[in-house]
Amino acid sequence: MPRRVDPKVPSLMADRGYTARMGDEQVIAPAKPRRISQRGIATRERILDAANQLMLVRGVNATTLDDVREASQTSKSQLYHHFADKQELVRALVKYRGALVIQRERGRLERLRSFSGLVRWRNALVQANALNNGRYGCGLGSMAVELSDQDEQSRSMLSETFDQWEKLISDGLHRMRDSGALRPDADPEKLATGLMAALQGGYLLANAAHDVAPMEVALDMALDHIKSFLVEPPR
Amino acid sequence: MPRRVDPKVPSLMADRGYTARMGDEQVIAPAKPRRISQRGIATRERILDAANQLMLVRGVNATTLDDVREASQTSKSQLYHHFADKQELVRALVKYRGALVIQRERGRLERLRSFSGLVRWRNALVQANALNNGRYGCGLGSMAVELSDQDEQSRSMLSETFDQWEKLISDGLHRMRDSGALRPDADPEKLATGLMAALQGGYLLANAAHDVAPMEVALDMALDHIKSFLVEPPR
DNA sequence: GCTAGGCTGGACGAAATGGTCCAATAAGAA
DNA sequence: TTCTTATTGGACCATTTCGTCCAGCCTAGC
Repeated sequence: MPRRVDPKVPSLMADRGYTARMGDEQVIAPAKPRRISQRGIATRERILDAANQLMLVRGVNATTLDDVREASQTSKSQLYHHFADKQELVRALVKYRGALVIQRERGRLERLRSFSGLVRWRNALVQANALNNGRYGCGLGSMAVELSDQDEQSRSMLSETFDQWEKLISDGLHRMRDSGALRPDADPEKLATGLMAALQGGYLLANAAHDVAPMEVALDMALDHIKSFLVEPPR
Repeated sequence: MPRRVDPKVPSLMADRGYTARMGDEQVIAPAKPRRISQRGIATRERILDAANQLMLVRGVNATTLDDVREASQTSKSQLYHHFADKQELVRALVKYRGALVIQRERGRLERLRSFSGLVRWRNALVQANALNNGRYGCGLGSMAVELSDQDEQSRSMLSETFDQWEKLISDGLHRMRDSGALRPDADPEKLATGLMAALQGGYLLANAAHDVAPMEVALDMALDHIKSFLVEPPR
């Protein structure tokens, strides 16, 4: 029963999971050119999307494949047709979320050139989190906590994603420094890491408190810290 | 077979888990005065201790009762004699870890009166985390991420524990402000929240990177921020 | 020492969960 | 159209995992 196959376009589905296994032999020779259909892609996306939502609120380990199957309106065979096992589904989700976040953050940060831009960025994050009263936290952060000591491959992907995210920030700070807005002794990389830590810690505390407030305080601290490197401190 | 019952003293075992169930009737009238033996207390502690270690590295949901049973050298009946079910064990662990952390942090923070004291505090945390190359993160933070959207009771206990922890910090900052070390416009509560967020975010990033560095950067940012409120900025 | 009741070993049960299989259908290429 | 292969439904299986039970052993208090 081909349920509502709405063929989403390019999307983030390009990746078909031909990832090389851990200790691999055929890293060079790729898998055979498996044919692929629009319907298959749509199904895969439905599965990933369901897993994404469920695992955000329940956590990865507390979400069962049956939960995912039901929420995505698919069958067991589809799950296992598109993903080797649960671990591979989780890894695909790590990649998926990473791509979503980086895409979103690129849009917000690629033109960052001023402190006020940073404030707008902060406001967007706070506002989004406020809608949930602080619940759920960061999709990447929560996976990092749950998976870092459980699956090395997921951990390293997450770590790289955090690096990319921080780079989007530090690139902006570099632009600010180059334009003379930031003092020459400002260290964009460290500032970006500090800001990311404040963000993640803010998410965590906000989630525990079910209240955005701690996240605001944390981000404001980090922004104040950056502000202290501005050439002309905006009173 | 009474295995090595080493009767630890006062410890944190006083609590015997008479917690009232969720929608409770007998909140007022406590449970009947159950007798209790040293051996029982020791067993309970062994179980909690094993759960503590296992769940720190594997996470709560990825740790099974059989794992705990085996690691604690107990039997099924003992687990269920001392804890109603897994959820109660987890809640007891939340309380247990909370008490451990607060106890430890009280020792470190109750005499905090200067910025250099804060630096020593930072160094102790960094050093401990460096021993694991950033792995595992904070026992409270990881539980907060995993449990906040899964068990309301655990979430609120964790939130309260974070508050206590922050209060230990803010009390120290208050002392610094009262003694004139900190400027009058410094807000100890907000500074403490920011510091806690930096710490938790630092743990998280360090765990993902398997490297303490991000935690150091994050804590240094928070300390710099506090430093900016010192009356006599130490160069 | 005696006894009530805490405490323990470990077999057992039932449901949840990850995973397999195969027959049947849809889709793309020739 | 026809043939090959991707895709799907869903029954089925094995294991894991939480939880129960009970007979018998200790311990505290009298």
